Amino acid sequence: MVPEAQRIFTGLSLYFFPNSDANKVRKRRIEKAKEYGAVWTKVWSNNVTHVIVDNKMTYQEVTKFLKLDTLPPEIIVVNETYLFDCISYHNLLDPKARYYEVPGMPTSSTVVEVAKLLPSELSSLNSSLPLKPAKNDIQILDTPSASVESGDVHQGQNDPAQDNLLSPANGTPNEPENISFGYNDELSAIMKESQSLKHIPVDLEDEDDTASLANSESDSDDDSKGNPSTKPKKSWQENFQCMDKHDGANTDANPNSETIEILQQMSEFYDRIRDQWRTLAYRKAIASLKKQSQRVIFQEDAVKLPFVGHRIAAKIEEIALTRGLRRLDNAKLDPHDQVLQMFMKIYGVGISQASQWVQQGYRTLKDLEKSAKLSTNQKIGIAHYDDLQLRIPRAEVEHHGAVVRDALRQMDPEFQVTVGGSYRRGALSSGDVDLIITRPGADARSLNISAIGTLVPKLESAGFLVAALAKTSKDTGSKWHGCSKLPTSDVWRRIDLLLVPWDEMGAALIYFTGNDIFNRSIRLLASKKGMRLNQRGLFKDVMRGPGRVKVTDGILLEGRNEKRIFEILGVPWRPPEHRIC
DNA sequence: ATGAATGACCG
DNA sequence: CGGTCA
DNA sequence: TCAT
Repeated sequence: MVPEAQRIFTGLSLYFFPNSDANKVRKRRIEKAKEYGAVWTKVWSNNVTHVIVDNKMTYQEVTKFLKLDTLPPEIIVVNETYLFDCISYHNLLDPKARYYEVPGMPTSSTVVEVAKLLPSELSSLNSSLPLKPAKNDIQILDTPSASVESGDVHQGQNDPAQDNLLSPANGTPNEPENISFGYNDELSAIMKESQSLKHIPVDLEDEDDTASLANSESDSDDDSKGNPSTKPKKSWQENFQCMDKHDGANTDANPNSETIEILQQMSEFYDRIRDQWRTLAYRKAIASLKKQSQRVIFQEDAVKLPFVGHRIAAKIEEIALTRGLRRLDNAKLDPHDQVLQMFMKIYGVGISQASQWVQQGYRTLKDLEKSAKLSTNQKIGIAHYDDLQLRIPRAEVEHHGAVVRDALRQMDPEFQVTVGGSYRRGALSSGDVDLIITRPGADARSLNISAIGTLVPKLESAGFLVAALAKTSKDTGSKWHGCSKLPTSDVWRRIDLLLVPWDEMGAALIYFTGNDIFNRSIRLLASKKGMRLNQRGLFKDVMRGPGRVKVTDGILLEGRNEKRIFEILGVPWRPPEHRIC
């Protein structure tokens, strides 16, 4: 219970609709309201002062249920957002504000400016966390109540009382054994060997939880293969079938998408100011949050998620509670940060260079072109700045791959070209085209000769490759970065040619398929097991001398076969589409 | 208090 | 080698 | 910023 002085709901009698605490989220909401002094009225009566309507419900459903034509005018009807906002502003807000309107409500909507109620403490959010403006505000204004809350439909889902969001549906919370879900004994045994693995891999581990949760219910929106069988010994792919293929496409489906979006921006912000670890921390927290099927609002819930500590948990709560008012932030945004962001999107420009330019007074791309000292690549990056920001539709990625494949096959039909990167993870669009090139039996040198020596010049004269940004110098070098364009289009695309010796194909596929968080996780797992995974293979017995200097490369365990690498690591195979964190 | 992935390219 | 990128 |  909060201190008496803060009990802003004292004297209120709340009637919820639906008026039960069977739903977990609503239950939480009710508890919270009580903490702030409200009384929960379980039976409809004259005493009711407020009706709190679930976001998915309409006014008509309320009246129909209560068998009334309209509710008495003195009774305040608001949606569920109202309570949160009141709590966050330590004030009873104007219930007529449009954010709190219940669909179908007869009254004329009066837009009330809630701005003046913003307590000073909240403005600290703005200064400490520069966020991108506009974009979000629009979304939020449009859909004040759009958060997809799993209502009673999912009731069965997280039944085990009010305990934490992560506890497996079947087990005791905090049970260390959560690793053994649904995997065969061999794998379980390997996983168990090291308790410390419990927290490591963002995905390897948490998804086990998620998977088993989803497994014990039929969790709705899956599109593909098979139906949910609860048989634990079924192939482990079943465990993942409920996973989204998020990749920028359907983030709106997530009940926490608004929060995630903001956290994402914070992560990007820290990235910009070169705080690599905070950036990473945020990304891991986001990955965690993405896996929640329920809206996470309060700190105490958020902190239970892996990789969400008290600082981020507090921010999650703040974001969840104050959304819809963020339009007030618009004005303030460090203009330097804007420029920085623009410069950093130039190919060949990182935070360091961008900061220097800003420092030196450059403010536009034209400024740079006119008087800054630019590397060759930066010139290309600026000249084709707009093109290179564009996402590449999946079909076009495919097309670029096909051009290269055809050219190679003309040289030798044995060549294999795999489109990697986000494309391989199933993304509908990509930032660049990653092509993994190999040939049975080929080593680095022979690939280099044919690709760099023959293929590239050939494609250049064909007008397909239009710029070389980075090519490997050594004759065993394995990559070529540049730009390409289809004959049918004038848009330049970033393309990477990755030359992979036949024996390293498996490791390379993992590496070039990502995503990066997934790669980190799996590599970390490897190192915890005394192995080392890089783009060339999985090794054991890596010796390191003083100062972390590598003495031995270690003994190659596997490089050629992607699945084997997973196997040796004791990680259940997951197809590329499921390597998104 | 401390570590947090790794390798390659560029200049 | 440090900075940057993937 | 998180986890150890």
